[in-house]
Amino acid sequence: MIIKAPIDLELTQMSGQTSQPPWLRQEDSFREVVMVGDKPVLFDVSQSGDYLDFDFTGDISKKQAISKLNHIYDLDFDLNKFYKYLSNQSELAEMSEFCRGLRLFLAKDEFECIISSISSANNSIRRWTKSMCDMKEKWGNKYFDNYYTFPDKVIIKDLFEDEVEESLVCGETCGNNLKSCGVGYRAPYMKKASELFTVEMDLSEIYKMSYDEAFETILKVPGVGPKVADCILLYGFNFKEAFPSDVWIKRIVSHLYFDGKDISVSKVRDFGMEQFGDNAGYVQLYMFHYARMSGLMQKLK
DNA sequence: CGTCAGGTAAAAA
DNA sequence: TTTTTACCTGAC
Repeated sequence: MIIKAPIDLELTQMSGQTSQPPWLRQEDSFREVVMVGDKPVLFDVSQSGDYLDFDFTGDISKKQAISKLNHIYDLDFDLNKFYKYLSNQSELAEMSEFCRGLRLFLAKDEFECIISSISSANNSIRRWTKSMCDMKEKWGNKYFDNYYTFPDKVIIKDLFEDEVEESLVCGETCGNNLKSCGVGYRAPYMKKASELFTVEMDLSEIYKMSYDEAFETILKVPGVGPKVADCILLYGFNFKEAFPSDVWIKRIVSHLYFDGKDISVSKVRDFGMEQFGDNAGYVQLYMFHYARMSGLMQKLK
């Protein structure tokens, strides 16, 4: 089945958005198990021309499948309108050329996005994605032969933190601890965050909040600072007014708008949200990949 | 072996 | 409120 919305699937999958690790690459498609309601569904998505082509296996209707993919790949977002917006500003005009078809890769599971985002802090894309895959294989549910969901919060909150704790209780170690997934000092953050969502914070409430309210709320989660909070709200909850600002976005914004002058990350965030409004999330996404692909990033290093 | 990576938390200025 | 500092880990 084809969904007629332009997208570059490869680029979107591999763009390092912290909603989730990339789906499993097949010969010319990407596969993943996704929970739709309480039903596990295996999606196989590929690219057909400019459009998204997909199949699915699972006990849901075609309409439900389309709706889920529409959400995950943000297919209702009007890219051409966004490109017009970019082309009207000299600082941004070139960007669509370098990442045409790049879309938001939204969370299939908000909780997974939160843990992924915590894991991404002060980390490389390769390493945090591997950590998430390890966690899925160790503690997630297995479906369709070899596909794993992300483990539930009630499982993560009670995991051993490291080998020492594991051997203390078990008398031996068999990799049944968080640090064995390479998450380092983020392990206690993940446990505390899972505990928080289990006992007091209801994630579905976030959707009902204003951006500022949601930001202040999610900022209370252990291991979540301003950058990670913005990632969670953008990639996990589809708040497109978020402008996640890290050291790279700072360098790019500083280069494009402040004549190379060093601006604090927090001021870059304020600037981005003010300047780009509802397009802030997409502008951030395009800025980062434009810098990556145009060679600007090498230059700014 | 030292440095660095798409920051955060805690301490200090 | 705005700056420092330590920090798991794996790649270079």
